[in-house]
Amino acid sequence: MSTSPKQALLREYAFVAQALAAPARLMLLEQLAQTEAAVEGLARKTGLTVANASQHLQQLRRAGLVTSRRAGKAVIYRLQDRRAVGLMGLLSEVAEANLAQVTDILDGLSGGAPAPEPITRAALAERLAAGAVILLDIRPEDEFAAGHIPGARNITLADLERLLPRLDPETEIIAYCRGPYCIYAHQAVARLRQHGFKARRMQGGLPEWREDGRAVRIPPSL
Amino acid sequence: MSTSPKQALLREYAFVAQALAAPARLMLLEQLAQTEAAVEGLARKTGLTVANASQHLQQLRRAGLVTSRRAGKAVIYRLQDRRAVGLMGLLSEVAEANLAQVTDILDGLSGGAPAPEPITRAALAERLAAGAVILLDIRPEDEFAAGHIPGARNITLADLERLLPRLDPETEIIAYCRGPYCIYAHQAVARLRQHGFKARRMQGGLPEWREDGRAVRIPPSL
DNA sequence: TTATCATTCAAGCAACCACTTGAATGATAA
DNA sequence: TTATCATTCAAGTGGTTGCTTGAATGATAA
Repeated sequence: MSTSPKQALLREYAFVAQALAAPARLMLLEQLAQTEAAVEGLARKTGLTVANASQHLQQLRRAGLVTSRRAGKAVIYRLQDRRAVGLMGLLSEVAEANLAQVTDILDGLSGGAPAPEPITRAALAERLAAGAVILLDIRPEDEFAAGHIPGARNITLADLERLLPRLDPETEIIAYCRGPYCIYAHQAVARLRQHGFKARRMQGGLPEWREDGRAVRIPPSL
Repeated sequence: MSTSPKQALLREYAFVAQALAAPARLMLLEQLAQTEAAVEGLARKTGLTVANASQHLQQLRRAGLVTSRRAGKAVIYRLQDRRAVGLMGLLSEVAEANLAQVTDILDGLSGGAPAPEPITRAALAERLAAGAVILLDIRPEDEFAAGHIPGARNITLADLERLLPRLDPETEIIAYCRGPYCIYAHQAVARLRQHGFKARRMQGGLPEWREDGRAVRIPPSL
C-alpha cells in the first residue's frame, strides 16, 4: 500500500465521523434509535425522498453504524452499534456546551421563560418507583407502540392542550421524547409551564434509557 | 428564520461531526489531546503545511472542540471540551468493531502473531502501585516531557532495540502512547513479543488516563 | 521606526457530496 | 408467467471541502 497504516486508520475513523456529518443521516439515526424500520417508513418520518434515504442509509451501513436485512419486499434497517447512541449524545453535548447558536435555539424553544434543569434518568427511575410523578412520552403513537418507559402516557404535542384539564397541577410532570435531537419534550415542558404545571424534561430520550439497561415496555401488538 | 428549529439544531450537530470528519483534523486533535501547542509545532508534528493546519484548527474552533489564545507572536491552541477525547475514542471503537479494514490494519501492526488484549487503565494503576510492571511511554520526548504516567519510562520506537538488553524478561511490560489513533504502542508490543518479552498495550493513551482523573507527572522544565 | 516572525486571509483548483430523476433489481402475489 | 411493490442503482447538477500559493495581519525586537 502507498499510505502508512496510521493514515489508513485515520481515514477510516474520519469515515465514521463523516457518516455523522449530515443532518439527514442524524435524523435517520435518531429514528433508528427508537426502533428498526424499513426504508419507506424512515423516508416518510424524515421527509426525505425514498431514493435519498436509501443512499444515506447505505452510507451509514458502510460506516458500520447500521445493518440491514430483507423482510419480504422490504429492507429493514437497524442500529448495528450501541455506541452510536453515545456518539449522538456526545455530539449534542459538545454542541450545546460550546456553540452559541445551539443555546439560542434551545432557549427559543422554552418561549422566554428559562427551562428547569432536566431530571436524570436515575432520579426519574426512583421517582417512578415511588409513584410520585406523571411521565409523558411526547412521540408519535407508532414510536410509543414500539417501546416506551413503563408507566409513561403517550401524548403528542398537538393533543397536549386537551390533556391539560386532566393533569394534577400539584404532581410533577416529566416529559421525554426521542433523545437529544428531539425537541418535542422541550416544547411540551414549555407549554405545561405556561399553564402553571410543574414540568421538566428527562435527560436524553428513550434510546438513552434503554442504553442504561432499564426496562422498556413493548405492548402486545394486536 | 426559514428553517425549523429542529433542522437548525441538526445542522449544528452535523457541523461538530463534520469537524471530526477529516484525517488531518483527527491528527491535530490527537496532538492537542497530549498538550496545548502553537500552530507551527502542530503543523510539523502532523506533516501539514502551516496555512493548512491553521485552517483546520480554525474549523475545529468553530465547532467548539478547541480554543486558542495569543502568546506573543504565537497562537496557542488547546482542547476546549474534554468530551472531545470521548468522541475520538468512540469513533475508533465503532470503527474497530465494525469495519473490516480497520481490524486488518491493526492485525498487520502486530506482525503476524496475535496481540494480547490490552490492559485496562484501572488494572494498570493497581499493578503500578504494586510495582509489578514495567511501563513504557512510546512517544516523542517532548510529549513525554509535557506530561506522562508516573513511573513510566520514555523510549521511542527507534531506540527500543537498544533498551531490550536492560529489560527483565520475567516482568510484564506495558506500553502506551497518544491514544486510540496512535500505533506506536502496538508496534512496540509487537517487537517486544518478538524478542520473547511479556508485553501488552494499555487501553487508550495518556489523554484517556488523564480523563480518568489519574495522576499525570509533569517534570519541572529546566 | 523598520525588520522579523507566526499566523491568518484570499483566491483558485480538483475532488467530493447531497440531492434529484428515471431506470433497474429482487421479492412477492395473482 | 406477469404485475406489483420496495429498494437500489446510475447519471447529472449545484454546492462544498481540502489543499496550495502568495499576500496581509499582528506582535515583537532592533
